Amino acid sequence: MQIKQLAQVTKVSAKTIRYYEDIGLLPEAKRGENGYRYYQQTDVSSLNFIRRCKELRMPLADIKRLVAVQSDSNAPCAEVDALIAQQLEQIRVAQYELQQLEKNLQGLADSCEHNQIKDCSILNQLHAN
Amino acid sequence: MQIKQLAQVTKVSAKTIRYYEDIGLLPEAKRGENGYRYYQQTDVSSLNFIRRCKELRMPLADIKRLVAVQSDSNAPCAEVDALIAQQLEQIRVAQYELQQLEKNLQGLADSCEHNQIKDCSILNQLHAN
DNA sequence: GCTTGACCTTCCTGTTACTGGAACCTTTAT
DNA sequence: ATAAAGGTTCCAGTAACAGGAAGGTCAAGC
Repeated sequence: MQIKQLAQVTKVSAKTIRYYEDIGLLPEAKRGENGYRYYQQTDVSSLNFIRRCKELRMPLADIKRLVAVQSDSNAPCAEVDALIAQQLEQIRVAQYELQQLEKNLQGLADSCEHNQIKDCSILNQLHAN
Repeated sequence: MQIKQLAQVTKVSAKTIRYYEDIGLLPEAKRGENGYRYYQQTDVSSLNFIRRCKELRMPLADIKRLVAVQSDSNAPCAEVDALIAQQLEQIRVAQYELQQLEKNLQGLADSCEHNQIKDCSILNQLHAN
């Protein structure tokens, strides 16, 4: 199949597919005589794997590691494990930060009495020392 | 005061201060004959305001709006209000996403039995259809 | 008077994960 | 023959800076 069809099947844009090839996340595609890229079923699988990792908010660099790691099927899966754990930790930190943030923003929003700028309680608090 | 001192007082790097000036978030600083930027107390206040907005994860473009809005002290504070509400909404959406994400990642992490790559349950799930 | 070190300046590059667009080639249908 | 719809490469832009090069300035010490 050509790149557009792969894009439709995997719901990853053709631009992005080329980009993944550029950065070495996908192997170089086979080319026809016209220079067009041609893909097979394995490419669909690769892209689905990448898409699933992305849903977990993994950076492409980490996904690249996950792909690389799979070349040696007898290696221990410690690195996979570590990447997931690291990701989980980051998510938890982010969650905590967002909680605090929500409180602060809610406080500001609640204080608003829809005045004019010069009396705006939100701006006053943002200017406070 | 010179830029380094402003940086120390506000805990915003000199690089970042110049950048804010570049993009028009800070007004152009007064220059000495040597070309150096010189700052006053009002600049400290401006940067503190910006820093506080940033702690609320506001994009610089929004902060720029907040700064601009304050030039007319008799205007209603509706836009301020709206920006905060919008920010709050985004934070809540992000929180929800992170919750789902945490569940997924935790599920993956729990399933790991520290095998070899070929039996890795994490990878298996990421490859699943 | 000269040097050294700590400032300052501007400008360029790189970061992340793409997207948009230009300029140009190929294939297919009318 | 031509037009539409695909393909290709390459360049620029996004957000919010950080790092570094190349060079000017200023105060202190010898």
